[in-house]
Amino acid sequence: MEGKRLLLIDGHSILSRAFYGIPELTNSEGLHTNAVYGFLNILMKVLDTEGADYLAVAFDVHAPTFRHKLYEAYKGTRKPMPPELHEQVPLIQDMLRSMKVPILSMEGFEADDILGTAAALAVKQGLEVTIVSGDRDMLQLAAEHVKISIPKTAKGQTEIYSYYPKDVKAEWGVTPEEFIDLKALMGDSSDNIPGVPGMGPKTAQWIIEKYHCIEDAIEHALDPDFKVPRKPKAGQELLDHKESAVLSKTLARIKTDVPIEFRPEEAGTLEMFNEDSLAMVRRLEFKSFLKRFEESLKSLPDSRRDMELPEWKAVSDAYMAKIAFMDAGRQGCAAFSLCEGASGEGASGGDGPVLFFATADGRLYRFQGFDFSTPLRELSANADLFTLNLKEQLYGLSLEPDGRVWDLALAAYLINPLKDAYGYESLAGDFLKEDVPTEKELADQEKACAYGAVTALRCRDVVFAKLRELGEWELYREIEMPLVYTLYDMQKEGVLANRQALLDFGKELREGIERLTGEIYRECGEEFNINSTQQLGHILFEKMGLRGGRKTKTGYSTAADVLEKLSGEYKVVDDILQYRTLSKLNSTYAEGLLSCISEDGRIHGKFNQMVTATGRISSTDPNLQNIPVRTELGRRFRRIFEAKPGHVFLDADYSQVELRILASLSGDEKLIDAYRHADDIHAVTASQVFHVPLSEVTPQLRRNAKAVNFGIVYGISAFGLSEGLSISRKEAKEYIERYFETYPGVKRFLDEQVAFAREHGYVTTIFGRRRPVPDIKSSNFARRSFGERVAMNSPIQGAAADIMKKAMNAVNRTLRSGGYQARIVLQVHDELLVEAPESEAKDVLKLLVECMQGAANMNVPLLADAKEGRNWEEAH
DNA sequence: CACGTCGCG
DNA sequence: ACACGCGCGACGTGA
Repeated sequence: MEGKRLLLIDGHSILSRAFYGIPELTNSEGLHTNAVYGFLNILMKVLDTEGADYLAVAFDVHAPTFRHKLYEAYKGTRKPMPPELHEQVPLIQDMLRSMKVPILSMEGFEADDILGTAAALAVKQGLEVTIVSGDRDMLQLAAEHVKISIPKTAKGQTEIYSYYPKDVKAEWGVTPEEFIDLKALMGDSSDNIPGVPGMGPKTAQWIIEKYHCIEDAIEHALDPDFKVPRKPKAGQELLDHKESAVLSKTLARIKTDVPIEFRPEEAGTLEMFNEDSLAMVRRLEFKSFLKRFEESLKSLPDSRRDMELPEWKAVSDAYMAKIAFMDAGRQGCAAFSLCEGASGEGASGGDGPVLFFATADGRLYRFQGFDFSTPLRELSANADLFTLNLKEQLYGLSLEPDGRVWDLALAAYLINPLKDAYGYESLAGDFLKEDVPTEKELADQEKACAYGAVTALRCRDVVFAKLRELGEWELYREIEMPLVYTLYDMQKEGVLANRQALLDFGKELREGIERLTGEIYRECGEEFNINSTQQLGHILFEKMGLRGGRKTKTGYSTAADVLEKLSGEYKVVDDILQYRTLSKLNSTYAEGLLSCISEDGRIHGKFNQMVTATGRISSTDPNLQNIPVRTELGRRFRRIFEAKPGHVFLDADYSQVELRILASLSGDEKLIDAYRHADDIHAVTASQVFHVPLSEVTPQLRRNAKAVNFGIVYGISAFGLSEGLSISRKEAKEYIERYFETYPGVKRFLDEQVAFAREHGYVTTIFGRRRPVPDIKSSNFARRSFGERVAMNSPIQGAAADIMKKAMNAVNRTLRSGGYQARIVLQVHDELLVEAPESEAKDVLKLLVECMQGAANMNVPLLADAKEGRNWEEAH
């Protein structure tokens, strides 16, 4: 301990200083946090500037009043602590407790005395002490091994002034011991120290500098040379109040013998950064500390433990398993994990599917060889069942949306949608701060699965607490959890694809590709790989000398927009563009889709719920959300998707949801009005923005207005719009300005989103979905601009996703509970494709539109159009 | 595995 | 003077 440094903090004093030094600050719970923030700021600053091995904070037990010593104006008065400050006392104490910093306080003793005592104890053990206080009275404690640090905040910058005895002498002309006498003479009504009337700082200082203590001063009060400048009666006054003066000295002396227990060795600073304190910083929303806490936490060598995987008990008959299920029922919760591929062949030694089941009392079971699905479903009516990636497990377990089953990976996605994985490794690390071997390291599906069950069980509370804290509980329970079953139903249902038509189309495309390949080789005078942008760029721009600037890291850009500028001038360019089109269609769609058709003739793509930053669903294996539609040729792929015999497709899509959401959220009256009356919003926008009558809006004007509308939703920039419309930046800027003049509410709304993101680091949708926007604070212009566009776009795109998800749940629920055979087969962001028996078509079409339009209540009508057809193209 | 390109909303 | 439209996934190339 010898030579190490102990930091002692005067809790209330620093908290009040911080309160008055930092402007009002609240978190999203509405708690005032400025004093806590300032306190931490000062603490961190002191730790940074001098470092400390040990740390403790002293508080008065009762702090009913606040001593306004900080400002002369309040001097000597006692005012009740403002409620905004009062509510922060428990907050900072919680924060300190979470940081494992001892809080020293004792009934009947003031924080001053506790600090004095702790300092004395520490010095005796050979420690160096720093006392941080906003109170000058502390200066009497300055000593060889005791430094007094007083922070002063000016213009937002906190400067710390430090005093050893010599510094006290330099500033006050007295020793720390004499500082007591000084105070005794002056008195301090806020501390109930009477002092001597008429003694101000100057007089008191003069007396103490000359006589060093009150007792000697009294003795010499009548001496001829007791002549305080301009205070002829000072000596007499002192004599008249000598009892008071002596009493004051007793009162002014800070005690160093309070019976507190303080063991500096238990006040180490190493544990300050931990899971709890990080959670506190998150809750208080101290963005600037977040990084520091996170990084310090990460860098701590022993802050992460390895997760212990309990021995599991293998159970192979339903009767034995019943005990585990009953235990779980009594305990009210359990977690499960179905071994991947267990329902298929080959996995788990071929003895049927395996389920790991973890109970709240720490037991882990391995079920195999009997029907565990049924008892699990029964249990889900009476107990909360936790798991990760429920959708994948539904293939082997018959769970229903009305059961109490919770997917914690899905919850983790809502908590932070920017992560790239939500497996047990990620959850154990993020929420339990525990290390687990990765699935790869294990090379053992069963063990990985066991970790999944254990992780789900152990992190349930912290994940749910976080979800509630972030205000995403409703979103999770009402929309996302039910959607798991909806998406599972869609995946299982799949969509019928015409294999033969796909083969034929592919052949046709390949013939075109061959023809174009020959043409291109001939035009270029050599054979090369047209698919290679490098080779293509070399040939076009170097060998043939076409105009074209450098654009990419690896060489010339050969992107379509670059080539299109040369189109018409060079036949080879048009051939290349055509080649690209056919080649894309062939490899991605003709061949790509073909390889995805299952035995049943249907494509069972995946709809992923935990991928996008905004809340949209994504589609993979194959991606069914990017099937061509914009060109005639591409559209032929939509004919590949057919309704099965006796059925039809019903296709419904929202009409400009995002723009309608923008109108509703922004509350812009003119835009809302436009939607209430108009059917062609782009034309109306053109008319209003460009000040021409609706009847005179040209297709060109409408096109421009449409681009501006899109731009607004994406987070407008003059550059982006000018690119999109091939107009100058200046013109684009004018368009935007006119748009904002026309719809000022829209501008206000977008500005608000950016401001919110800047303050809080995230944005939300109306349904509470969160999108962190870390880039908004970047010092890099491009990143920051990106962050700003994200802040504008995400609440809109995210709300559209929320609404569609609600609609999907409603459609799926209605179809099933209504006994319909119709099923949702595809979702393409604002579009739903339903396959229905011909007999149900009429009803389902109606129900589809009703569910979609009724998914949200907005200030503008939510419109969905629906059509019927035998294939996707026809229905769309 | 990163990049460029291009399909969709 | 500079950066740039928002959100995805699949494919082919080339290191």
